[in-house]
Amino acid sequence: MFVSTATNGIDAKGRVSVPAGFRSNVSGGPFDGIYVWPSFDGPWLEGGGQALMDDYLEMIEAMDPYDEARQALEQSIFGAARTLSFDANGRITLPKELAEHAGLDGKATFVGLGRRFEIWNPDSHARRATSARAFAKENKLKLRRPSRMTEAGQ
Amino acid sequence: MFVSTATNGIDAKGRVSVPAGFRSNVSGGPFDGIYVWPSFDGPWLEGGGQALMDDYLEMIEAMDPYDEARQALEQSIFGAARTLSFDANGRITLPKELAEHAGLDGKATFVGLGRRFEIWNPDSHARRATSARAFAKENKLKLRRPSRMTEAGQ
DNA sequence: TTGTTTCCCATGAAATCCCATGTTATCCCA
DNA sequence: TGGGATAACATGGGATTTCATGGGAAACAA
Repeated sequence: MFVSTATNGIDAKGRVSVPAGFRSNVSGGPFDGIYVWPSFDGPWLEGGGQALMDDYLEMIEAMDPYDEARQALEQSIFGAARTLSFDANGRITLPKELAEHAGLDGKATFVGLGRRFEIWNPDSHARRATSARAFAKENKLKLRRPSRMTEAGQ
Repeated sequence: MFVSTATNGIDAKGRVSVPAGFRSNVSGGPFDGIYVWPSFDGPWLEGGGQALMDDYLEMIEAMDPYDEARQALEQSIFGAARTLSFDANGRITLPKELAEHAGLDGKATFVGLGRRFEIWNPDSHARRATSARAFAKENKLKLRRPSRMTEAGQ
């Protein structure tokens, strides 16, 4: 599970260390690295390991082949994703197009979100985290236990 | 189940013993330790084991992916949580940011709350415990067994 | 060549591991 | 039921490893 937030430096070669806790989360996949793509929701990056991509594939394949939404998701996730391998020290090299999408310059903030993670410009992330806390406090009651095992059960 | 309350010292390295009863409660997870994050409700910490995080993940994933409340909760729980592993003696090292959020200085009070627990500044906890007792007295009638599998079952 | 990418090694800081110790709780046997 | 033996727990400090980061050399592409 991806948890916690860490900010690491991006060096002149575009390299950035992936937090150790994230790396241990994706070990065992077909390659030693992560998948990263631009969020289609805003100026940050989305990422995950093989398990996340398998999940998305399963969800997408459950949709009708010519569903417009399916094609849009295929294009925006699989089409836009890059496989970024770790070097011997656990760093990835961020392609320019990804760094530009997220407005990354010198530093990158990794945010664990359970099954996936995001990569942010540190300043943008600080603003977002502040408003998220206030919003979480107001909306905490929306966290509800799934209704279980009744005849109405999902 | 996390029960009872204990206060332990925080040493110069930021280490604090997790009460033994709490430790035995989280054994068997993918790592030997606990998850801890700042409460977004006030100056204390929330914590639990893998089972609690799995529950939260399930609840959050039941929400609409683009619900703002979902994103705020993801950010404020998973983004803010840290995995704190036990050392050979059952201690964790509290990161500065967490100690600061809870106003911890020298001592920490662990409060078992069933599925999860909280970590408090001992003085703050004493004050809250007093008002919590009064509140519980007023609301004791709300404590009842869940109605199971009836048509009213929520 | 020139620029780019990948691999390898060095380094400082921080986190973790390991061992020692006092104190408290528990066990066991008379 | 007493009381000593034993184990569990909380705590302290030094040694070791991990982690993030920087730079150079080698492979590759244009």
